[in-house]
Parts: sequence; C-alpha cells; structure tokens
Amino acid sequence: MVQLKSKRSTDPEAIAHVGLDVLENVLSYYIRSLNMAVSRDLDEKLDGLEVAKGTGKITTLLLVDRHPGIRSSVIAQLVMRDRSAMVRVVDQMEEQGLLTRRADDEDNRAQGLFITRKGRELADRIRPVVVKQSRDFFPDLSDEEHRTLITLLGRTYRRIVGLPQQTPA
Amino acid sequence: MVQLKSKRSTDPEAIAHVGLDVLENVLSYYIRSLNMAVSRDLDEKLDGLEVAKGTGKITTLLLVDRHPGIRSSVIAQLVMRDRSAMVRVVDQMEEQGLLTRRADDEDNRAQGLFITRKGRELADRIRPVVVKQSRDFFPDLSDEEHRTLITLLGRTYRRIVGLPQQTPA
DNA sequence: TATTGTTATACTCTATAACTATA
DNA sequence: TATAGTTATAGAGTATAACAATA
Repeated sequence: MVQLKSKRSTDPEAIAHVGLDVLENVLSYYIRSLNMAVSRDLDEKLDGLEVAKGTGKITTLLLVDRHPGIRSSVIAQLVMRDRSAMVRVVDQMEEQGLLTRRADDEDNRAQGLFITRKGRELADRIRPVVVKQSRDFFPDLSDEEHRTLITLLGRTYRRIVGLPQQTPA
Repeated sequence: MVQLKSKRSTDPEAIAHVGLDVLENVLSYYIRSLNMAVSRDLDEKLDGLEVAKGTGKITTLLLVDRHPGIRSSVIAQLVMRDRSAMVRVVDQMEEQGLLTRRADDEDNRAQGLFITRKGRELADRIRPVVVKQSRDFFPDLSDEEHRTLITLLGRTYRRIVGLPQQTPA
C-alpha cells in the first residue's frame, strides 16, 4: 500500500473534515499533488539503480534504446525540458556509461545518442519496474479506469509535445 | 492554446514517429510530464500575483481562508510536504501580510493560521484564475471526461493524504 | 542569420537531521 | 518520551542568457 512518507501524520480526525475549497474540482491540483507522491514512490522503487530523480533519465534511457541515434533536442521536447537541461542529463548518463554521443553524418551541428550494452541492460531492468510501480500506485482504480486515465491524459500530453494523436483501433 | 515554452520546437516530422516505449502506457509518466507543463502554465497565469511557483502557496492561502485557525501540519499533509517545508511557505506568506500565526489556546506548542484582509482579497482573486487555468489547459477533454479525471485522480489523492472518500451523490 | 549543443549562473525546491518548547 | 514548529544544510532541479560551431 502506498503511504505518505512522513513518519507520523496528524490525527486522522483533524484532517477528515478539511475541505479543499475550489481545489476540490481543479484537475491540475490533483496532477500537481500526485506528481509529488508518485515521483517519490518511483524514486524508492528505483533506489540504487543509477537512474532516479526526475523523469528525464528514465525517458532518455528508454528512448535512446528504442531509437538509436535520436537527438537530445527531440528528447528534450518529449520530456518538456529545454536543451540546456538535457545536456546535464546526457553528460551524467554518458559518464555512467549508459549511452554515447556521436556526431551526425549529415549535420555536423547535431549529434545522435546511442545506447551502450550497460545502458541496454539497465533499460531492460527498469522497464518492468516502471510499469509495475505506476499500476501499483493506483490500487483503487479498476483496469478500465486505469486505461481511461492513460487515454485522456495521453491525449493532452501528445498535443502539448507535438506527437500525433493515436487513432482509435 | 497551450504551447510549449521553448521558442522553437524541432521539426514536427522528426518527432511524429517517436514511440514512447513502455512509457506509452505508464500513467505516472503522463502525470509527471503534465505536471511540469501545467505548473509552468499556471505560473504564467498568476504572474505578479504574489503567489506562484509550487502548489504550496495557493493551497495554503485557500485552506487558511476556508479554515481559520488551521494548523500548518494539516496543510503539510494535504500538500504532501513535511513540516519544515511548510515553515518557509508560511514565513514568506506572513512577511507578505497574507496570513498570521497565533498560538493555540489549548496547546501552546501548536499554532493556528489566520487569513488577513489582504490574504482574503488575494484568495478571492486567484480562485477563478486557478479554476479557469486548469480547465483551459485541457481543451481537448469534454466536460464529462474532465469530471472523470477529477473523480479518479481525486480518489487516489484522498486515499494518500488521508481524506475520506467522497460518497457518490 | 538561424540552429545544435554547450556553459555559466542564479534561483528555487527537496530531504534530512538536529534543535526548542511545550506536553 | 513524544509532538509542533523551527533551523540549518546539502543536494538536485529549473530558468535564463550568452556562447561556439555549423548550416
């Protein structure tokens, strides 16, 4: 069961009758709050795995593994960071031996990212962890409700980052 | 229309065919990503309003307005921070004249938070902004889909922070 | 002149532990 | 001894602008 991290929470009675004011019906409030909780939980589940803290590293690892030669600017757009923020992520992951940079043949300004053997092994290892963590974090959702959330939030995500909408099967 | 903040994004063609690997079906990925986008957008909408950056301040302001004498530890639990993180928020807001601390009559260790006139005015001003921003951020959701998201994410949120589940009307 | 990647910097947030004062 | 609030600090994330090399 997912739990608050703090050792002891306040008396349940003290909090039971607190209303959230207008935030009760503000979707972004839940997204912002759950983000903190789910991120902390994921960090715990990935503890020691050379990837933790921030969506950037996991996404980068999986995307580079899936798309050899992908540019960091493309990843930046998908994880909603700017290019300068990506540099540090790639620097760090390159130092860790998870991926390598190689100049693009056609455009010498650009460079592609490539996974290493170590990086691929790590990717294979974290994939099931990431999937399971996310599902386990929402035990009070049915499979159908879980799918619904992914569909609806995914729709907004894709629009914002510029990915094409998924065509219903 | 909500847009990416970066000046220019990469060629749409370069990104259109990028698959997200397993993250495609990972709910926490969308929550973590959308959190960044929706938080940035909210900051812009609240620009200059003495409240911005982080869920903490807005939630604190609205909760103190709604529940005079509420303790910071209760707010901490609702916004998923620890007490030490709350201190800075309350410090700052007290300096800004938005709220005041007053020792609890019954338990001198504890202290209640109370809104000021200035704080109440600000609360009244930001409420519609926060509600509108959140709805506007998801233009591709129908009202029903929007309600569904709030219901489902709210359920998980309430469990995690220890609020009672809402009884279906 | 525009773009890719990089560097530098300042700022904020987060996490942890230890401290105080009351109970 | 346990709790409410506080302080201090180290680490990580974020945002911005300016830069070099290439197109």
